[in-house]
Amino acid sequence: MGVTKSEIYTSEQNTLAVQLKAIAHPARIAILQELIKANACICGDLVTELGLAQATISQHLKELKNAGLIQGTIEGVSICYCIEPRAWKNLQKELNTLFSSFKDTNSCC
Amino acid sequence: MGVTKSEIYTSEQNTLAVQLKAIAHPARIAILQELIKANACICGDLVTELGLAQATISQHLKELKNAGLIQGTIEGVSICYCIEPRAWKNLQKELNTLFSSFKDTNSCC
DNA sequence: TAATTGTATCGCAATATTACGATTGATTAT
DNA sequence: ATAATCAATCGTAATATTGCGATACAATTA
Repeated sequence: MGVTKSEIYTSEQNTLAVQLKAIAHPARIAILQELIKANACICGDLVTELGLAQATISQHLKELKNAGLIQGTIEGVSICYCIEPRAWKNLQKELNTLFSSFKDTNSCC
Repeated sequence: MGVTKSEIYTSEQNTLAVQLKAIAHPARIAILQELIKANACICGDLVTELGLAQATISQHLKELKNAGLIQGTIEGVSICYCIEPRAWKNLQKELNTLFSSFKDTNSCC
C-alpha cells in the first residue's frame, strides 16, 4: 500500500499526472521559467541563479528530462538545456482541453 | 533536509506549484473530470465510479478542497462537490501565461 | 599525462504522499 | 430514541520526494 494504482486510470490520465507532477515543484517551475526567459540554451548558470546545491539542481533537471519537457545537449564541457517544444506544446494542449472542458453554467453549489 | 525550500521562490511560483501538485495525481484528475462531466454537483458516486476506497477518495477530495479547486456543500445526508469556478479559471490563466511565454524561436538544441 | 571544469550519480536523512481498514461524526428515516 | 447512511478522520504501512555532501565521470586545457 501507499503506491498509486495506475492500472485503474486511463493512460491519458496517467501521463498527464506524470507531466504535471514534473512541473509541480517551485524549483522546477523556476528552472522552466529561466529556460524560457533566456530564450536560449542555458548551461550551468541555474545553480547560481537558484539557491540550491548542484546535486539538487541536477536531480530536478533529470526529472524534467524524464518527463520529456526539456532536453540537454552536450556543449563542450557543459551541458545545454532548453524546452522540448513538442512535449511543451502537447502538455499545453492537454491542459487547455481539461480546463476549458469546464463550463461555468453549473453554479449549483 | 528533505523539505522544499519555499522561502527561496516567489509566492507566485509557490502557489502555482501547490495547485499543480493538487491536480498532479491520476485519481484527482479523474475526480475533476467526473465533476466536470456531470455538469452538476456530485455526491458520493465517486467511490463507486473510481476503484478506490472511501477513505482514499475522501482524502483526495480534501486535497482538492485545500487547494481551493473544488467546493463541497452539505446536501442532506451526503455532500455535494463541484468545481470552484474562480480558482479553476485563475489556474487556467496562470498556466496559460506560463505555457505561452515560451516562443519556439530558440531552436538551438 | 595531469589538472581543471562542469555535470551526474550515490548514499543518506528528513519529510511527504498514497492507500486503506476502522472508527467517529452528522444527518435523515423509522 | 434507534437505526441507517454517507462522509471525515485516525492510525498505520509502504513508498516517494526533497535536499545535499561526497564522489565519480566526461571533456577540455595546460
